[in-house]
This record gives sequence, structure tokens and C-alpha cells, in this order.
Amino acid sequence: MKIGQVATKSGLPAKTIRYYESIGLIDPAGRTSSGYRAYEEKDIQTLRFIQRSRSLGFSISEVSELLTLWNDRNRASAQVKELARRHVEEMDRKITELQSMKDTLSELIDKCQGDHRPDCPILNDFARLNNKAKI
Amino acid sequence: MKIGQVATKSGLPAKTIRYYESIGLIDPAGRTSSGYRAYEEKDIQTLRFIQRSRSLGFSISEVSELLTLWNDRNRASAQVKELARRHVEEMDRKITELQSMKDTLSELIDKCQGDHRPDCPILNDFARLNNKAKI
DNA sequence: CTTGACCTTCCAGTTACTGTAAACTCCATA
DNA sequence: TATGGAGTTTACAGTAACTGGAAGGTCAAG
Repeated sequence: MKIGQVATKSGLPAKTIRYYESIGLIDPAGRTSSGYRAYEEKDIQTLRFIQRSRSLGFSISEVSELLTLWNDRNRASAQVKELARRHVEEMDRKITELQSMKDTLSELIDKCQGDHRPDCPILNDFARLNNKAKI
Repeated sequence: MKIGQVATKSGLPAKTIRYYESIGLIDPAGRTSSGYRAYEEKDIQTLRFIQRSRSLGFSISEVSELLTLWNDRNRASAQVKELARRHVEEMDRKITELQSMKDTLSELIDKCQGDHRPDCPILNDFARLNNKAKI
């Protein structure tokens, strides 16, 4: 199978698959006599695995860890859970932070709404010194 | 005022201030006779403005827009609100996406918890084809 | 035999900085 | 007056994870 078909089946752009090979995340693919990369079914599974992990927000190096664990099934469980849990915590932190940024900005927009002066209080707030505690 | 003091007062690393100058986000600072960058009070306000906008998640190019609007107060209100609203929507999308990723992963962790087989179902799920609808 | 789709490599660009190195400049103290 | 340390300058490289584009090779269909 050539890279285009693998791209379709795995959900990853061909370009990205080559990139993953270049950074050593996946083993170099075999080659046809003419130099095209040649893939097998199991490669698609690996790439799907990577695609899925990435879509869940794991970094490349975390995916690399997960791939190692995947290839060592019998002691995977605890470590995978640990990695996943840490990842969930990280996501939680990000969600909280985004939510708080959003709330702050929404409040500023509301203030601007009820205000009929030509200049927007949002910008004034941005420019004010020591505004951390004022919102 | 030299860059170090401005860094302290604005909350931005000196390095970052130089960077902002290099990409044209802020005007080049004046120089002392010996070549050090020389700043005034109003520069601190501008940098604070940038710091605050960035901390609310605006990209550099959005900050650039905001700075332009800031310098044109009388027609700022509507445009600033629009920019801010779009930004809030974008944050909402990110929050939703992160939340959904988190939920998915949490579910997988739960599945792993109640399972006493040595290999973790998380990895199996990662590797499964067409798993988009299965969670 | 040619066209077009697909493949190859390599290099550059993206975002927003951060790290590091080598070389000043300035101020205070011995 | 010398020197030491803190602060400053520039320039270059690196980060994360790709993405875009150029220039060229390959293959099947018509």
C-alpha cells in the first residue's frame, strides 16, 4: 500500500506520516523498487493509534511513550492509566484557565455594552496598571 | 528607563519586549548615547496593554489590531466588542473541545479501572479502527 | 506518447517566544 | 585606578508539530 491510501485509512495526511517517520516516531517504511514507501495493514493500525492519541491531545512524546507501552502489553495497565490521568489533570487546568479568561473577557464586553461613550471600556481596562485584582 | 525596569513594571520579560520590537508590534525604542534602549512611562502602558491582551489569549496579530483601535478611540467601541466577541466564541469552542476530549479519556480510564486484565483497554481503544462513534 | 495523479526529497515558514554566546557599559567598592 | 558584577547589546539556534511549495521521478489510462 502506498502512502496516499494509508493516509486515507489512518486519517493522517501523507505529509504528516512522512514527518512522523522523519522524527523517529514510527519506523521507516519499506520501499518499493521505485522508491515509494510501502505499508502493510499493521502500519495503519499504528498510525490510527497515533492519530487517536493526538486527537485526544497527547503530545508527540507522550504518544511515543504510549506506543512503547502498547508494545509491552502485560505491564501497560498501571502506567497507561497514570499517563492518562496526568493528561486529564492537565486538560482540567487548561479548561479552568480558558474558562476564567473567557469570563473576564465576557464581563468586559458586558461593561462595554451598557456604556454609550465612544471609546470602549475594554481597552481602558487593558491599559490600566495593576488591573489583575480589579475584575 | 532601561529595559530591565520596564520589564519589571510591565510584567513582560526584557527578551519579549525586544522580540515585540523586532516584529514591529511596538515602535523601536529610543536609545541612550551608549546604545541602551530608553523608555518612557507611556511605553510601559503600551506594554501593559499588550501583556494584558496576551494573557487573555489574544494572538499577536489580534493585539496589533487592538493597539490600532486603542489609538483611535472614537470609533473603537463597536470594533473592539466585535473582536472580543469573536475571541470569546473561539475560547468557547476550545473549552468544548477540551471538555469532550477529557470526558472521552476519563471514560477510558474508568473502563481500565474495573478491568483486571494485564493490558489496559485504553490502548486497545486507541488502536481500534473506526472508533470515533464507539465512545 | 502524453497527461495527470501520485510519489520523492528538501527547504522554508508558521507562533510566540526562550536559550545561549560574545561583547559592551555602568556603577560601586578595594 | 582597577576590577567585579549586574545589566545591556546583537545574532543565532531551538522549541512543537506540522504545513506549503518547488523540482523532479513513476505509473496507469487513453
